[in-house]
Amino acid sequence: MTTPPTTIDPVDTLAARLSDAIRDAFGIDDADPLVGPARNPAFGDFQSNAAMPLGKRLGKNPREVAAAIVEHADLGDLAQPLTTDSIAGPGFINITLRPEALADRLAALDTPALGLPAPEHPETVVVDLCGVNLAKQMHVGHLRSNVIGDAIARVFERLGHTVVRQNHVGDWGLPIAMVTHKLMVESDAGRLDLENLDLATLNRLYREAQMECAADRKGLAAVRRFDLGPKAEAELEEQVSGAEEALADAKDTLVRLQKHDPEVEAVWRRIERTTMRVCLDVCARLNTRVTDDASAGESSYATELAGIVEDLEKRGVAEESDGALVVRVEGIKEPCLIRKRDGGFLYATTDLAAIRRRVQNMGGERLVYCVDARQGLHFRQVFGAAHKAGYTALPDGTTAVLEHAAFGTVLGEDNKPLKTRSGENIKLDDLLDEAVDRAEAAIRARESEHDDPRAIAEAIGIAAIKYADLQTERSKDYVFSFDRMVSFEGNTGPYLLYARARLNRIFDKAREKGIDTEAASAAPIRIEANEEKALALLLLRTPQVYRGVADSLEPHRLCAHLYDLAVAFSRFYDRCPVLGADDDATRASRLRLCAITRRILTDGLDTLGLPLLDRM
RNA sequence: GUCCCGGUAGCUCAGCUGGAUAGAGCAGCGGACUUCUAAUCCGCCGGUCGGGGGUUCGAAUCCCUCCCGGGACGCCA
Repeated sequence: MTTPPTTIDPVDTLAARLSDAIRDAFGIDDADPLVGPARNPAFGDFQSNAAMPLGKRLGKNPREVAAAIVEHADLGDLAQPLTTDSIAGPGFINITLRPEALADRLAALDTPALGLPAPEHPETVVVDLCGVNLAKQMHVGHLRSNVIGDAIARVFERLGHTVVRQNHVGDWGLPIAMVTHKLMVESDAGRLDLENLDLATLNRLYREAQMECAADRKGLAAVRRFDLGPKAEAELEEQVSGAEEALADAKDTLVRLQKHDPEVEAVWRRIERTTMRVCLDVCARLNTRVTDDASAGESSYATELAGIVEDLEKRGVAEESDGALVVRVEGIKEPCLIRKRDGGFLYATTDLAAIRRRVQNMGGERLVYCVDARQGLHFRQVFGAAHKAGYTALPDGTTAVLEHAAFGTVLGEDNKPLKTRSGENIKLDDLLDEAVDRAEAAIRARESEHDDPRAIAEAIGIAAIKYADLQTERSKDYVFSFDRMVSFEGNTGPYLLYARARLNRIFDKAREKGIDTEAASAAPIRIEANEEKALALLLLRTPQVYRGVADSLEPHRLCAHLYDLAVAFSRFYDRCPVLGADDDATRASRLRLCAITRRILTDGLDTLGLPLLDRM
């Protein structure tokens, strides 16, 4: 990613100065100055750990190395001059910023871009997220793909890159044909009104169709083997023959669908519209930016598959194996199957087509797949195959970067995948409803006055669920707990919203008192109290945090940063009166500090995709 | 069987390219609301970083090995 380095983060400047010092002292210009925030405020504001590895490399005592670095370092007016007293332990170099420098950096951060100017060369990033299936209600499995994928997309947008969201809809193949056929049967029998389809009905018929097409051959074999009686055998024979019939019907329907048979396609289209309408509503409720035109069904690739397979076969990228066509990928034992023995294509084939479109038509330079971790092998195969096929080649000769932003499973409190008591998937809407209900109960228990408690509860409940999902490391499973996320205490979404609401309140009160907040927005910043300093140092780290999230595709880093920020602000709020400050200059400085904090916090919450609340 | 991901405080989780005394939240105990919202703040309690070896001045972090848990492994998507 080509984001210009910031001149705001003191780490960058300190690193450059210490690199100079290392070069001057030792003639080495490739040593990492290893500058970072101080481990402990008692040591200072920043520290460099460069002396230890350098000492090893040069065969010298690290403290002597540190002494030489300190001697050659010129930190100018940024920090207190380094002396031998700056060296601690085995060779840590402790650095303390000058208060004026801290204020200057904050002022530099206080621009519309908040330290993240648009990149000179924006890249195009395609983010695969959501991934709904026709005729199926969204469940917890879709939660993470939406929430994390959207947050990743927003981070790239925030950094000024071009983002294309892609909701890869499962709208094709035999399962869809099964339910389509089932719908036609039900409709013909007068048990279903196609004019008034709803997703719950569709979902039920989908499951029924699955059941009807699943032949219990194992059961039949078992009955015969253990001679469980003619009645049991007859029942299973009937089940198996019925299933075979249903399956044959579904296959026939699939063929008709692929040929654009008007009757079949009309029913399929109804399924599609019904599903997508609900899906996009849920996304809107979740505050994730998934829209109709960001959705591309597997069906949209259907006509490309034969060509792709033929192309790969002709060029020798793919080879035959047991009657199937596969692409062997270096480093992976299992080959990527792209054509079945019966000539049918697989989802890997569709994914290859999607990669080709995303790179070659959409100009994607970086493709991010926010999909369940269990698809890990699949994506390694498909990515490998796509590279081998040359589908990731960009016009400028570079290669698109393909990444699987894998996420873990949502577990219940029993540490098993989250399900209802009866073992079914929990509908996403139901999950959100419960969070919102709990939020509303909490609001009412608090007896504070609100114009619209339900609207506030909606935002708090959504924020609670989303933050809980984003907060932990993406690739790991996490335990879902309403009690924890909706207790609204500690490290939760509502805590962050609350910090922002308090900031808003300060400005509301200021206006009531006739205080000129406009003037304060340009007031000199004076960092005096420890709480002010801690807050200021955190604010300056923000741009680097965004870059780290973009590099790692880990939104939980932004969560952690915003939480740290909210904690630092809460401490400041507790101990540093703003409107009641001792003098006008302090008040103006603190108001400005609040203004910057509010903007950073608002920006961060928005980038995570959390709903905002002005008051709560 | 092969491969992938995990194992950190009673619970849920952080811990950035190896760095100073391993950090939060919740739960428990004790404090702080005449002053900008107490959904807050402060203090206390709590850990053989799964076990064992190794590399290193230094290991939760890197290497080896074992144990435990989850997941994925050719014609479903």
